Amino acid sequence: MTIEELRTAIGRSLALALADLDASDLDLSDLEIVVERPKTRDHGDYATNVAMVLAKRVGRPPRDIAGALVTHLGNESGVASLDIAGPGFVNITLEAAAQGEVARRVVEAGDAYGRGDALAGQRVNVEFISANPTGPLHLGHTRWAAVGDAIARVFAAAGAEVAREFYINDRGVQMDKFGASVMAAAHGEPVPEDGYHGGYITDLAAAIVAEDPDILDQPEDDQLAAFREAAYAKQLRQQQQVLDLFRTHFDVWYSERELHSSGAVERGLDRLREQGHVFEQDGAVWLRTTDFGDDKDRVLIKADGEYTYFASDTAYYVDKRARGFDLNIYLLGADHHGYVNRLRAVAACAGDDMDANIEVLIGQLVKITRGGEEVKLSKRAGNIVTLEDLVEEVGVDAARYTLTRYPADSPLTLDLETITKQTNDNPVFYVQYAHARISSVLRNAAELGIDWRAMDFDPGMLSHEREIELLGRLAEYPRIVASAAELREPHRIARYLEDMATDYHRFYDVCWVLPRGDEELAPLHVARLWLCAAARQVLANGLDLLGVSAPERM
RNA sequence: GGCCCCGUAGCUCAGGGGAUAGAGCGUCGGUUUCCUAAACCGUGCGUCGCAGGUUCGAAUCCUGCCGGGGCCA
Repeated sequence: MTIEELRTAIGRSLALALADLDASDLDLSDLEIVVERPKTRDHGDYATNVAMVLAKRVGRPPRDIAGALVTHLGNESGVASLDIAGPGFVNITLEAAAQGEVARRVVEAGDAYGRGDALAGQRVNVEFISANPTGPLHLGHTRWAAVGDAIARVFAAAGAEVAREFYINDRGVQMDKFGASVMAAAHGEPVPEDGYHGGYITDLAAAIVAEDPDILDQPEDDQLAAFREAAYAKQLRQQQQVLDLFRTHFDVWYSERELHSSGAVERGLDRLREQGHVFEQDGAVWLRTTDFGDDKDRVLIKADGEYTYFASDTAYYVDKRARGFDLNIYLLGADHHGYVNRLRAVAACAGDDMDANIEVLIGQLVKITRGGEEVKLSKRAGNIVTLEDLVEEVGVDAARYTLTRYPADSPLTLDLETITKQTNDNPVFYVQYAHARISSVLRNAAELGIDWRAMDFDPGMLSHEREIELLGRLAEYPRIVASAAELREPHRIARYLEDMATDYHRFYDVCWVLPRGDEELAPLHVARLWLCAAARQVLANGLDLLGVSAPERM
């Protein structure tokens, strides 16, 4: 019996109970029946608080309602025992077989276990990182590379159609400064004061000159453009390669230049004009974002006729909507929190619902330490730590896992020594180890010629306390995925996996799975193999949502 | 000055209005004839920043204040 089935059973019984109490005319459409796992085992497998929640509306003490509920719920199949506790909790204990069925469900569903349809039919655009192509990706980008991708995966698991999108800021003065910096380095001259520094600039310059030695003889203006374009192409490719290595794959790389050359900027402006929030003042064209909560209006076209970055941002939003995305999510660093109101206002100015069509998530910054001391230097990029540095130092799995295991809105300090340690203190290994351990058991079963999948699975065999714990945990997984999607909090997956791994290790410690020595294969062995397979499946599914590998051996 | 995030065990942090507030690390001690000891078990650890409010019930929601970090002027 899954939690969902239990919830439905409670709903049925509740309706009957309320009829007994002459309260069947109550409108319960807004009632969410909460079923949770109690903290202590002697409170049963599950508990619900509906009786307390309804007490006021029904006009009866919670314990009376609980009593009426219990009489009917006891008739539901799979329910072993019930009791009323404390102020009105109903504690529910399930029959072993009803609990054990979960293992079969998981194994039969396979990769699909945990997927849901809460967001079915929704088209979601998740934009993240969106760095300038003027240097390597740094730590701030890294957090989003992991969290943004995990959010996208979690949305997909909840049934949404998801596109990951990277907006390339390849237009404007920063690009010229970048080009000038590389050109200066190519000539062995000092990089301009306000230019880009760091070893990577020299490397880019050397690579460009090596490919096209004649570039140095071009007239200055042409040469600047040539360096800018060549460096842009190389730097973008480098970002793409690193992200690829990091297993973050974007569906769309959207260039700001293309936004302009394709006419999307004009189309965006037209859209805003239609909605009536554009005005002219002091020779400039403005968007009246203050109509929707921004603290000041924003310039779209400057008095000299130049489009602003903000014009690009608005056009980009309108373009996403035109491409059919219902929900557009922006993941921004804490240093951009000032953009939240103006982006939301853009959506409203475009005639959209700023509470439904756009969502801006703000992530706090990341700090890296090594043995307690802050690390700030990168050999490539000078005074920033890059994504590449982190991956080289700790590996993709450890980096992704550690970055996704905390809520994105809390500041994060990564200690390099800790996340490379192979102990309990490093959760990624702990979770992966559980997966590897199960894989090993299943391999051994195969070597013994046990084809458990083809054998009869008797869920009633799984009655050991540790087995029940593990089954209960498996049953929770779909709800964890759904809540991670709803709250945009993939760290819930990681925390769940750690609990899941603990439950498995505890089970493994006391419940021997395979026949020992010349012992005959018994139904209990088979049932435990099903349980192991189910546990492995959930670990694998969860790790996949975080983009972390599930190793067969460690 | 305005806004955002944070404040929970010695440390790093979980905790979607529920029962006795949890994990890991660190301390000390224990567990393996046989499925992976990267594991398991035991042990101590609290003014949930402070003060009000809402509620049958608040670490959780609201207001104010204090402290730390950040953004914008």
